[in-house]
Amino acid sequence: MNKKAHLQKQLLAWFDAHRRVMPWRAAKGKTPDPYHVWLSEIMLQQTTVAAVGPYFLKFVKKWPTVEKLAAAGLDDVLAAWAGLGYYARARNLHKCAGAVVKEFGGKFPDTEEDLIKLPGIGPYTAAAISSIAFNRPAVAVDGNVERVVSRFFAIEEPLPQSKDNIRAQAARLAKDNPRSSDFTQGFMELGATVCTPKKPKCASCPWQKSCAAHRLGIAEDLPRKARKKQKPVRYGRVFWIENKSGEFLIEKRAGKGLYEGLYQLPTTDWTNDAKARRKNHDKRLRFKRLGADVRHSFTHFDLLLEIWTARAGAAFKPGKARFVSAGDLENYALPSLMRKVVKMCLHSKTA
DNA sequence: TAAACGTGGTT
DNA sequence: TAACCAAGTTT
Repeated sequence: MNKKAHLQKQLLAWFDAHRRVMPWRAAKGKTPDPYHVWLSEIMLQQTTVAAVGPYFLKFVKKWPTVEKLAAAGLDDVLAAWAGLGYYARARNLHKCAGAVVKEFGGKFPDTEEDLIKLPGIGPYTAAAISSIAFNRPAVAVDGNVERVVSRFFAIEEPLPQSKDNIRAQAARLAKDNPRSSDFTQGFMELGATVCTPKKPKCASCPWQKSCAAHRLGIAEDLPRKARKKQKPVRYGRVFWIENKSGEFLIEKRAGKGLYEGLYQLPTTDWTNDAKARRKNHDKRLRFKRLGADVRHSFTHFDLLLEIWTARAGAAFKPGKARFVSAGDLENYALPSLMRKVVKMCLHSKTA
């Protein structure tokens, strides 16, 4: 047996023995449901397995098939997604479900070429679905595989410059393998559980003897990456406006991009100048500043919001906004930042 | 090519 | 605590 076939055999044997149970993963020897594979792959983009678990279960219970999901309203999909982050994924998920029903009769295509044309499916996800759900020979290169390959070949060139090389090497390792689905999952699982970013468990690795970085003693130093730039801070105010029934005001967020299509408590713009936008939501209301501010960290900036509260009398006209109770929130796509504000305001009342 | 795009856990 | 990280995609 040649070297590559031997490595494949080692990884597959390791995966057979150590594969984790996940809600979207078919039992050993069973055929996976492409709808489950697709849904989980979208949710898992830049998101941990632990965070995805409950969301995946909620989605398949609410929408057991791609047809049901396509027939749902976008607001309901966003509400169910709330808290998972990267909400473009949810908007594209809904769009993609519609396309699969309309263009493919509700059956997911099985080739990378067809999959990558669908909304929210890029090079990684197209390969992952083709391989995992259909056992086709596609090579899915995610962060785990990048790390494993960087170490296995001791690639010193930093990411993302080394990406093309990593892709080519990963493809070489995966070539001519009848168990594409298991190999793809095993490749990633190895990175997730053994070849970890810090303190890799090289003693437990099926590829230890062939790993160049391990031989050189530099496994933990790879892959090399440029340092992240420091994030700017943005400032603003968020408003808790409560009526006599203890309900509070929420509104649909305007504009594109961040939190597009989601709900929020009324807020000023968020700017780089702490002194700008020192303006309250409604001149007719008397606002008091809450004792604590909200801090929230995004990928590309940190946010610091003052919380200002007011009581709305019977004459107050909410306009497009609406009063809701805390118990209603599961029906609204309120992001974690805003849920944090709600929690702080409710807590301050009982304190 | 680089920036936008969330969140929660770990070190 | 600040930095880093997690099954990336879109513009």
